[in-house]
Amino acid sequence: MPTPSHRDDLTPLERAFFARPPQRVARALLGKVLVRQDKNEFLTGRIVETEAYLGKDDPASHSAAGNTARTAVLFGPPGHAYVYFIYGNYYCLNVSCERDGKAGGVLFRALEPLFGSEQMAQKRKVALATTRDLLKLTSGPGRLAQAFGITRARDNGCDLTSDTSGLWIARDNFRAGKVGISARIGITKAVDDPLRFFLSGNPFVSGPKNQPARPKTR
DNA sequence: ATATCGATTATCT
DNA sequence: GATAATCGATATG
Repeated sequence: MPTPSHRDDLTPLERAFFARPPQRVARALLGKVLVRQDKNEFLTGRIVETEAYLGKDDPASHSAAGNTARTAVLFGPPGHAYVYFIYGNYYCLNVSCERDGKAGGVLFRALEPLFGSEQMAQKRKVALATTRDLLKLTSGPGRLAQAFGITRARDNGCDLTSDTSGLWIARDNFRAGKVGISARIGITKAVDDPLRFFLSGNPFVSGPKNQPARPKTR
């Protein structure tokens, strides 16, 4: 298995990074790196789009339904993976925020592939004929989970601050540029809250274009 | 026990 | 731009 030379730079973020309100974590995660490593694969991607889901008071959040078997990770300690299954087809990856007992999370909406795009394409079952095809790998929450082999059975509850978990979040020398903010995508409650964050102009951000601050005028 | 619906995506027109 | 696909969690009876 090939291993990139920058492997040693991908030290996991500390847990304190996630022990904050989701809005702040979502913003701070832009430009960080998601890493998947196990015996047979090494994949990395730059985080370019996130959404914050607040605690029980956020009607769009899964934690609004309370602490259930499904949402327990959101109420647990920060820095852990909350993976849920959606629309009968896809998984989505979140990281828990706040301190133990208070719900909150950040949804990973899009990555820019850094290493392992061939393996991502295999998992996604798409051909990499042109550079445009790279956009199909990790632009969208369901897509990036598929590209990284993320499932609920495998990854829900795993510690994203430990490189022994096989999935973690790291910092490198990259500096985020201009950050765009908009309403969250695909929800039907609290639709106007500006809780989506993305690197302005980055082509891997999901959506038709980069969503405007106001999704629709009326 | 059954019905509804979703933090999506691919594939049409 | 619109819609089908697909199934687990949740709500309702």
